[in-house]
Amino acid sequence: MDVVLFTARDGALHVLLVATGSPTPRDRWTLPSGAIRRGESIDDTALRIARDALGTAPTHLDQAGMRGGARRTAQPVVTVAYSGLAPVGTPARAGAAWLPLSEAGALAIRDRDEIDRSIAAIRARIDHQPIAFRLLPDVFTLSELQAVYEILLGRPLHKASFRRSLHAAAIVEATDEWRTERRGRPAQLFRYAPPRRRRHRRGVRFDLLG
Amino acid sequence: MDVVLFTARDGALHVLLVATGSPTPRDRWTLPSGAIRRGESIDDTALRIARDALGTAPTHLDQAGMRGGARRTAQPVVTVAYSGLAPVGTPARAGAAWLPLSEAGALAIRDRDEIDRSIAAIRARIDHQPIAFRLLPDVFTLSELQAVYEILLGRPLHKASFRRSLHAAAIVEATDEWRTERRGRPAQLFRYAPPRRRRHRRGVRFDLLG
DNA sequence: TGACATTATTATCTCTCTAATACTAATTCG
DNA sequence: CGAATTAGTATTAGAGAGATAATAATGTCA
Repeated sequence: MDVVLFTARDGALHVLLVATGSPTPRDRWTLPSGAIRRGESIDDTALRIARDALGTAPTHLDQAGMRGGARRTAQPVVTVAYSGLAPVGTPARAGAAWLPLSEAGALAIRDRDEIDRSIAAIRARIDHQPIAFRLLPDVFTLSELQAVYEILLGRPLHKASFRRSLHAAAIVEATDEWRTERRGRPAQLFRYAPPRRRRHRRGVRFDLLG
Repeated sequence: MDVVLFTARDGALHVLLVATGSPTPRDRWTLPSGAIRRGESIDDTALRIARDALGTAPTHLDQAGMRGGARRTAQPVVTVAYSGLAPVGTPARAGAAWLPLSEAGALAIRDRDEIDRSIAAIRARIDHQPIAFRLLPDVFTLSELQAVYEILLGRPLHKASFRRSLHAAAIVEATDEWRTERRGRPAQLFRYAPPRRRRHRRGVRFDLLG
């Protein structure tokens, strides 16, 4: 089992890798992985591997896909991949490191494929699960939230439209705190408020096919 | 490995089951399943099981999830689930049968869970993959297409809006054939035309969260 | 201190998209 | 022929999205 953990840093997605001590450069850093132990569900296994590599529990963890079979000589083996998230600012445990996705070319092909598939799985779920909020601490500013969405989607978003639809869906609740960064007006802090009921009346989106 | 195959019939989704000959009623019909053979990828295995149960190849086949582990005494065993689609009117092979989802309560709990997860996986992909077209024959009327979408989504759709966005996305091409059912005006037949490029400019959908 | 840069937040307008309603078109049934 | 039935289109009012700009609150620096 492999676990692909993402976080957001410096305006880009990063993935967690662990050092192996292997002499070949391409295998020096790999995705956290491990085998299923007795008495453990596969969800348990993924959580254990993620905890070991991260030092703390991820804020999101989900199946991303599986590969396997096709070995002519030995018993077929399947590998399941989980993908997870850690909030902005989560440090990597000693022996692990956050690698920006732009530098994933230095990894083994197997790991790169796994990462690509995990990103695709996360992007596919971004509208249906609170992915972006799992990449943020408990309270956050709306600019931070928008930045995370822009990282995940890989495209800029319109600020006014972003906030309008955010408030229309009533998916964040304001706290009475403000945070001031280096410059500019302080931003109000918000908290994720899971929606009570969702409107379902909407047409079909054919433009996403293909 | 289990394979969950769906088709549309009589205005409802149906799932393919195979007879086992078991004396217990709850196990008399189960999902098609089998083991991974040597030299076979897991995609190959799923396709083989689907073919054996259906008599023909499904028009769609994809990973749906994985369960397993949690056995204290023996080696952990994992079960891989695939979900697939067959066009309207596809007959079941001898020894297999299409069961409407409303009657899935008669199945084993394990199979019911598998089916529920497969439906969720299909509904999650309906906007991103041409699921509905895989449930139809090569040519179809727009009313048939809309009926399939309504079955998949479980809610009625607005006819004019459905056709407007369909034509705006240029995702179907008209043939020069018409088909007349029992009553009413004949309907023009259409064919699925995979989209060339998709526009991506759109805001974020917060109303789907939860 | 005061002008200016920087960031946050809101307002207004326009354009597009959506859905409700109603309409026209073509066929079968009696 | 006329009613019923199914296919497809037109019109229109409302909601949503993006551009632009206005307002607000802070830090920076001369």
